[in-house]
Amino acid sequence: VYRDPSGKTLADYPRPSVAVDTAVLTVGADGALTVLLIRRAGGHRRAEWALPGTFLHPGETLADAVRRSLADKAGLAPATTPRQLHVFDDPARDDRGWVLSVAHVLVTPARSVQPVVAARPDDVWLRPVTEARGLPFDHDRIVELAVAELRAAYRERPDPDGLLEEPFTLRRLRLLHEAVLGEGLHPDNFRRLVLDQLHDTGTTTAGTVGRPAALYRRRTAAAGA
Amino acid sequence: VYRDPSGKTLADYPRPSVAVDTAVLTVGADGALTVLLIRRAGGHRRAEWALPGTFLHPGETLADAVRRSLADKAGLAPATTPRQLHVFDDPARDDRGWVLSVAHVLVTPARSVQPVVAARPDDVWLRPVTEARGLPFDHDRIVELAVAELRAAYRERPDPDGLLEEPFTLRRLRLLHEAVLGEGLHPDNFRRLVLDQLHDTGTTTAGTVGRPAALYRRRTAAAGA
DNA sequence: CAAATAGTGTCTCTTAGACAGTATTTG
DNA sequence: CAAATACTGTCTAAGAGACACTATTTG
Repeated sequence: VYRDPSGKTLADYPRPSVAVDTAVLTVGADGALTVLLIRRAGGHRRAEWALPGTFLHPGETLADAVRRSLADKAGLAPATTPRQLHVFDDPARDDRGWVLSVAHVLVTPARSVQPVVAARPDDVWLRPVTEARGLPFDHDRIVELAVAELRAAYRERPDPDGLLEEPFTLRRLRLLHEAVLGEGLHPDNFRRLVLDQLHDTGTTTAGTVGRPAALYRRRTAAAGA
Repeated sequence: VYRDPSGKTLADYPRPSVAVDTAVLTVGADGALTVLLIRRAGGHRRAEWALPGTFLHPGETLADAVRRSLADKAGLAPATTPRQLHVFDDPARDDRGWVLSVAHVLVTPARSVQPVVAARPDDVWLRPVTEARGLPFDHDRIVELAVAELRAAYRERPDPDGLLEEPFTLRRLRLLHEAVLGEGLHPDNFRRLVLDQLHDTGTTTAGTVGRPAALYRRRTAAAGA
């Protein structure tokens, strides 16, 4: 049996509960950056809505716990991977006991969230991030961190989280980035900045008003002709 | 007593051990970016040296655990605050049991580390980060993350972690940044980039070869005249 | 004065940002 | 043709990077 310098074994150390809390972000058809909230189990408290979370189970990774919490609490089976944001470790942050929380962000297309909200309108709520305030625990802060993470990613690359269905026009891509960043972008400059990071399908839109637009896909790793 | 949707209380959940592991980074007088290693307690294993770490104690924050581990294992009492990097969560990553590790980076001046190494040369080792490979667990990866974090911070601001004793010349500041970034910087451009982020003391060096250099301090929050 | 270090002027190249134009569709 | 959308040319301002020069010290 392993013993540390003070002679203790692993079992001698009291252990915290470890939770995950996740800000699920998406961009609605109206161009608003929204976060998914769920009705809290203990509805007698003042704060009714919170980010989905759960306790980590044995043999499970944090990412698996995030996916399980979303499946259980919102019926959501996202295709994308959660990213870690921060560990909240104040020993007194949860009055139920000693609980560490690993905050995550998960970005997923509106089309994967909307059926879920339609199916459980009383338990699941999509709120614009600007209006999702006053959440319990550290959840306000988690939303802030999640939004900052998302914006940093979208400033780097075109639609890194695959929010847009392929193929897409530059116009749709730009409207998405405007929604994520919360600011307008010049169509001409935006085009030049992202064009060499996209794959031109050679096809165009048809039947719409205005000149047909070229259709693009995300750049896969060295996709040959 | 709180019960979750499946009727379980907090005590019904098995809990992982939570550890912290820390890459203590510093820049030596020779301009090498180094990481602090300690001799592992279980020296019968193949990997002899590792990053300092410990298990989180009840009522303690992660940052406190980091400081305690450095005090216990290296006699180090750093003035700076550790920053979180990543949670390593593979359930099988430690054969002693279920252990999560929260990786940290802590940046501290060489003058605070050198006496420690001199006092315990058999237990504490300062290694250039380029040579600190083959460490146990996820420690190689932690060093990588720590270096990336440090470099990102030093690309943003002049000496954000206070590695330099004040006041300092632009030359010393530039040599520090070159050591951290691992690349040469143009003296003239570097000067222009950082000058408005420094506070001019109005004093200069004396007694050195060459023209005396102005002495600067880090910019404190709105330090008036 | 030579060597060494500190600091300034300025040129070039790239990039972000802005504006004005041309191109191609629907109705 | 008007309206709408797609796309291009080009100007400007700011910044990164590079080079050459001037300034002030020691020995």
